[in-house]
Amino acid sequence: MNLKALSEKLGLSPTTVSRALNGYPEVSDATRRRVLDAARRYHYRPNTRAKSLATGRTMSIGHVIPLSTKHEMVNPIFADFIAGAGETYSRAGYDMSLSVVRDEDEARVYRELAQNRSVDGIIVHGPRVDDPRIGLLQELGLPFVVHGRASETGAGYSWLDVNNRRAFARATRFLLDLGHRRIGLVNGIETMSFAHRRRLGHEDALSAAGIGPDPALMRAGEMTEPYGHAAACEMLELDRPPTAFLTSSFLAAMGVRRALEDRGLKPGRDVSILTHDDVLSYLANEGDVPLYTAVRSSVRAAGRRCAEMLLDIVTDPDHAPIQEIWEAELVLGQSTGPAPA
Amino acid sequence: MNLKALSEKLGLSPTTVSRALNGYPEVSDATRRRVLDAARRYHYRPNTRAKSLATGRTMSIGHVIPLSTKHEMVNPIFADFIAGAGETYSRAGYDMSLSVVRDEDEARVYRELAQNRSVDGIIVHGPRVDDPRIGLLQELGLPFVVHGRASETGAGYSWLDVNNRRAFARATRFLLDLGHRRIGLVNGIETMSFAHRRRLGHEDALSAAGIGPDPALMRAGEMTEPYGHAAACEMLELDRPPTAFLTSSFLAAMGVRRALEDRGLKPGRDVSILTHDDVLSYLANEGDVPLYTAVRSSVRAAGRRCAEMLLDIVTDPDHAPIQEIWEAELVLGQSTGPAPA
DNA sequence: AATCACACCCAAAGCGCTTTGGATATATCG
DNA sequence: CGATATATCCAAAGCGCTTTGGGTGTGATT
Repeated sequence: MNLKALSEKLGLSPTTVSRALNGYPEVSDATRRRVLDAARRYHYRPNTRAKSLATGRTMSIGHVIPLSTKHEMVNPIFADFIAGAGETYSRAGYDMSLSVVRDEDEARVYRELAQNRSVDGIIVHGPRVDDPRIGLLQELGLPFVVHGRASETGAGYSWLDVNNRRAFARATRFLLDLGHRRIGLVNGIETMSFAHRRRLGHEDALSAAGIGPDPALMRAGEMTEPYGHAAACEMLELDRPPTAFLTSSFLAAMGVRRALEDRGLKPGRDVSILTHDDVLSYLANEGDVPLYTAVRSSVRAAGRRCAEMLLDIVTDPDHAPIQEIWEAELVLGQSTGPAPA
Repeated sequence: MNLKALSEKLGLSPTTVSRALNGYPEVSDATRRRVLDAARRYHYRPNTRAKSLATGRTMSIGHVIPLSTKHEMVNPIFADFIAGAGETYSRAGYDMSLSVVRDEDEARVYRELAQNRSVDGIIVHGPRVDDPRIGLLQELGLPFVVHGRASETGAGYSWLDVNNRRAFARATRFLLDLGHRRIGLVNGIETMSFAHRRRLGHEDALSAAGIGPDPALMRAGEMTEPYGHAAACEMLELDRPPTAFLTSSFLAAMGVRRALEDRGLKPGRDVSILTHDDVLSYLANEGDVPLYTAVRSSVRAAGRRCAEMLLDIVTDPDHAPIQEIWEAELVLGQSTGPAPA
């Protein structure tokens, strides 16, 4: 059942039927009702490809996922982000198109998407420090929103970021206030913008307290449970081990916890753990008193909002760049306590 | 730069250029080379929408993700599956189209996809016992592959499943052999086909050993860490607590471990844990001796394979249904040991 | 020299939709 | 009543590609 068939059934021209369906004013209310009725009765669905060929708009948003050997983008954080963005898209009638591409193909794919407008806009995931993708996309004129930020100022393009620097400064400050002086930082890969900022925040708070950064107490790596475990194990072997850990992800925090328990140390009493919590749906940190003290910001909510921002920009091409920075909340859980004497 | 422009530059008709690019034989080698050359030089990329409108093929595969309030499909397992499937798609030049849809819209979305062929085929995620989607898709004539199985026989459609029943029977048998008689089952939601089968496998092994199933030792729920923790806590409060746990996911196993550690119990010595392991990239169960004893099957590999199967079916419409069942391997880790006397 | 078979190329239709630029009928107005 | 709006509809072109159904020129065959 296509437009032509439907219009024949109605004894109208395709033009009129198209206008009736798309809410143009040049059609009487009576006919419009008749058309809408028939469309429903015959289960008419416009062919999206034909529609987008004619209009130039595709009603679909691209997410390009680098398939790196070095770095795993398809991670749990990504999944929750997608879920959030997907909600927004489906409400607005948009589709989501995922391309998993090897690093070396990434630029090519962007150019391709831009050249024949396969998508109306794209979301940039996992920005690195001074990420080249931003410049490329600006040059290509393809609307985009970055989840995170690539540069310090983040001027000239749209992004939504958590105030990672402030969050980690606050977290560190909180641990310092509890008397901790040796804090192990278990960070993400620091070429990633978010991890870089977290590192800076951590050092901000340390230096404000007159403490110099200690490389022995800092790790950067893929944020997995085994990584958290390994990092904590190493640091706990030091002559003067940390009395607290600050981790960049929930999974890493779980690894740290395991390292403590290996040694019969109790989190929150013997050693404190403070983690960033992305509020992943299947890693809830809830309960009367949450398990972990955490700086918290929902990545799913971020997905929803990024998608909204992008749709705004896509529907209004001269929309000014939208930039949003979210403050993480610091929630108290069971995993922190005063530094042991 | 489109076909027409390119053909003008070459002084050829669009027909010939199209044929040259798509490898038809009706064009001389010399012209073909000339065309391919020019295409590269001018960065010509055929417009996918126009192409698919003309051919009827879209070069894209749909993944429909139910956005349920009850059940969270966008979970870590899903992310890894997507990563695997995405690899296959990108190699074959296909795109992946994700639709996050509310439960009540699911059938509508399938009908829509089928009616105007927005995708060449789809992957069905998270089949439930006697899942109505199978029948619907068969009726719609849209090629599809199920990750899992909906019915016992699984006849008449394509699927790739882990032998969940056998895996859990083996796992249970293994625990029984170690002397465990009270085994806590921490399963997924049992309306899901995979969880249902795992339950059956568990009971197979129990009854083979002359042990009746004990409802007090069985839980079914969303496979999260807190769920694993809560389930284990409850069971450990029983008068005769289990000496071993069999869990359906790595995250749940981590919750169980935490419950043990809360009580000062050591996994593998005081209480055993055996889990299903999907070999998620960020939850590696590796090392000289893995942390957990597990029945293991990579969901990422499954994603790759499902995508391959679907592409086979899509490219050859009269392809017979492909059905594959994978045996999980049972790997020994540190989390199991003989039942305490 | 006429015939045939190829190899090579092209014009034009068609995929399903939107949109431009009228056409026609009805209502409004001086 | 004729002129002018206004409301309602339509024919046809166009989006960028593929594909059908020829057409033309060359060399081989008779």
